[in-house]
Amino acid sequence: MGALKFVIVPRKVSAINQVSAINLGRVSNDVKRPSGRHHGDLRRVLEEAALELVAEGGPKACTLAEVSRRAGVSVAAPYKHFADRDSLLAALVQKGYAEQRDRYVAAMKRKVEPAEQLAAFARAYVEFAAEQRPMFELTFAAGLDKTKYPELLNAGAELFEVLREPARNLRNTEAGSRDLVLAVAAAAHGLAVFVLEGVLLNVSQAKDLAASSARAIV
Amino acid sequence: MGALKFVIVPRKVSAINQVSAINLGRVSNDVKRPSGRHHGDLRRVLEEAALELVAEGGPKACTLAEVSRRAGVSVAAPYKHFADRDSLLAALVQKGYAEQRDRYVAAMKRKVEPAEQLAAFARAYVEFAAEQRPMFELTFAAGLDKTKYPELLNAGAELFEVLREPARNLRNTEAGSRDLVLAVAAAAHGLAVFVLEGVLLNVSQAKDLAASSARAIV
DNA sequence: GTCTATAGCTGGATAGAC
DNA sequence: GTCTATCCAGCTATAGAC
Repeated sequence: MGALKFVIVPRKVSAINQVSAINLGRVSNDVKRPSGRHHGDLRRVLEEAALELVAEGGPKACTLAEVSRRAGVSVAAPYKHFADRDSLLAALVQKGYAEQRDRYVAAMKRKVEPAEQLAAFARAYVEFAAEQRPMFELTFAAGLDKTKYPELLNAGAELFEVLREPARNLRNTEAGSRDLVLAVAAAAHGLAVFVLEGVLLNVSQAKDLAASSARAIV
Repeated sequence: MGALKFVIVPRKVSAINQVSAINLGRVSNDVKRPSGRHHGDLRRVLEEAALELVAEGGPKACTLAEVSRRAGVSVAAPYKHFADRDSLLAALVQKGYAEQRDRYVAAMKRKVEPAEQLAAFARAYVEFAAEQRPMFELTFAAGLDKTKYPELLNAGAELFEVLREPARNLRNTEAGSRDLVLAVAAAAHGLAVFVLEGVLLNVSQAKDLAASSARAIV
């Protein structure tokens, strides 16, 4: 009829936390610490290894076991830093959101006209996908259940809000500005996907297209 | 720490299936062939089961083992019909492409002006994603290496060509019409993704947005 | 904080009988 | 064409030592 199975349902979510804001600044000194020394930095090392794996074989190739191997630690070690595999991915995605936000804010700051700000965002979006491919894949194609990680939903919403300001200057109604943001972001997203899928081979061309689509939609 | 939860894990097979008779042309006579009878229709039954699984848990939940269980056959049976798991998925994706083509051609046929044809396509694209979600997910988020399945590349290119005609009527150059197709398709794709991700909740609204984006880009 | 060791499971794929 | 039986590989997660 059936079998009884015991399942641990993690209750505390907090383990995911703390991803805060350290994007670049790789510690590129060699990772090879053959055995058990705690470098204290393992969390970051794990994140980097995970990103590498995504880069090489997509999200599904990013297993905790392989991440551990790459990091040169045992398969048990990651569990001191992440509740489980998905939590590791979620942490990465959150970092990705933070970096995206920074990029978009910076890109828009260089323009004054709202329409040009949105065009700059569209450019930056495609650029992010191209330059940070694994991050992008992780964010949109890792099959991660984002509803389980409220921080991610928040980060996504925050991203949306960044675009809301220029949009409000271009539309009278709330619904109008919301639709504008959605349409521009969707166009940029679609082109980004095309670039990653190989449909569009030339990145700068894709960026141009994104910008002109954004202007057209405005 | 966590909570213990008891879960009934159905071990025996067949109780699960029963779900057939879904799409078109179903053989709705009872699927209950408890043992070894070759209905000859297994290939289709497997495809349907696979699609169901994608619908329930995304591409990664679609394993050959589970597909076999659903279909009420042994895990070895599928190998007479598909070389391996990816081949099954690829077959589904190809069916999906064919259906998409039909839909887009039909949608565009109802319009005469090229711009309206592209808008109709954009609508139909979002509609397809919403109505045939598992197909759409399979096509764009199954992590399938399409370069291993030339039929898929062809089918994708064919889809592209369908849009090329109206685009040529709107742009003078080859590059121009190609970019137009890409931009319109990208906008539609982005909105479709937003719908599936839950960012955009209202499908008909998404379709409207897709159509107006398409018109704007034109 | 990290290791070793291991339990437990699931899936892919094959061989050989019918 | 399908089954049974089986093998193997790989991953997740935990326990307990240091």
